[in-house]
Amino acid sequence: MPPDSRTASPTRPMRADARRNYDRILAAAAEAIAEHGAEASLEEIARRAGVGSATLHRHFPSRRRLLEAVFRDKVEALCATAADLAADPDPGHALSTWLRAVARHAVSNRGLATALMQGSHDGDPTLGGTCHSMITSAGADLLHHAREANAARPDVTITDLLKLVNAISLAVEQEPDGADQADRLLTLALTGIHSAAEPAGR
Amino acid sequence: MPPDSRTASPTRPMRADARRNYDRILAAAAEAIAEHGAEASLEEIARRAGVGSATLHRHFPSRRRLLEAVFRDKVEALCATAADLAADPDPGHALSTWLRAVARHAVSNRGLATALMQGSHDGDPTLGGTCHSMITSAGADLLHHAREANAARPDVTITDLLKLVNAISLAVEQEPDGADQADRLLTLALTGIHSAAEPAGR
DNA sequence: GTACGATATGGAGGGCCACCCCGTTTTCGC
DNA sequence: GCGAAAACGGGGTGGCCCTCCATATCGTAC
Repeated sequence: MPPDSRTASPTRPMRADARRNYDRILAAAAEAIAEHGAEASLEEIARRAGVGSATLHRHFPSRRRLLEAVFRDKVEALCATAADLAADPDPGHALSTWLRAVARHAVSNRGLATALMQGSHDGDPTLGGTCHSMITSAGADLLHHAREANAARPDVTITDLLKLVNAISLAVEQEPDGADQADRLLTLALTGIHSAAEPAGR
Repeated sequence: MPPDSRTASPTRPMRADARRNYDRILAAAAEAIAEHGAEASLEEIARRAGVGSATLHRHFPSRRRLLEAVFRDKVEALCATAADLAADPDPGHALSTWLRAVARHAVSNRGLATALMQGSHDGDPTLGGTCHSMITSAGADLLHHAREANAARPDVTITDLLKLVNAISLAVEQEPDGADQADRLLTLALTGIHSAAEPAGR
């Protein structure tokens, strides 16, 4: 969330020092999360950023908000990819390509899967532009097209699919060959146990 | 791990007080984990058991060991189920039935999925009878039969399948309708996105 | 350029936790 | 019973998350 120009309310722009600290914290958080995952110590992030822990908590009242901010641009990129793929003549292929892209991002950015998973079901109902909701609506479109083309069974929801992708990503996040494993598991999940060797995705 | 009669080494039997405390801790842990999941506070477990926290740490040097002990019997039950199903005339059906059973247990016993996931890849290489290895070898047999009957693609491993099941279970563990969701997601994963409505599992 | 109100800061402290040290208590073989 | 060996647990250390509030900094109006 770009700290100035908030949703609708005409908040006055941030003071220069606040802005500076905000950015420093974000950078430090990105580093720390890359190293230690979504559970990285908030105190250490504050330490790295050279600010007091209170400052961190003022800018990001919950770990969730921090994750959201850290991964906002990655999520936007994924949404853009979805928009591109929406024009693909093979909607089934587009959908599975996109899900694969989500998985790839999630395993190479520790913490992303966690950020994508966290719906707004826990307090704090004032979140409209969460990673979760952004990615969900981006994917809903692709699924919609796939369904029309009979490339996805009608009872499956985008929430199901993303839950699957994120669950897989989380599970392999700390394995050394995470990317490979995620890809193989996702393939498995998309095409089923039985099909022999066919790339059934297209 | 039944605290006396350890693997091969002729450890002398536990002292009565140690045994008593061991059992109390196990009972308290089962309660606490059921309430708060795999991350339940060890101090609170000790408190509930009426022992000092040092005693807990002496009996269970890591959270992992505690989880293993708490869920040992559930895991054994799942292994027994696998053994029964190995005789099923339809090995593909047997495999998917078993995986479903694993998922069902995992969602109704908070923390089980976590216990099943933890391989021995983190230090402590002295673990032969972990939940992870027990369940893996139980499932390997089922998968083997399924493969021979051409009911599973040859490139999928039991590790893949269990990772999938546990990832799903973990992901839905805190949702209110976890059992339903796990089942729907597992079905999805086993049969693939595309198949229309057929119960492709058999 | 200065003064002043609004805004932002961070050190200190509280509550919780995992884990360990070591003096004390309990058990068990004799 | 007795004494050595085994087990115990209070309390300490250090980490974590989060909040309070006295202080420092910023932006602006003059």
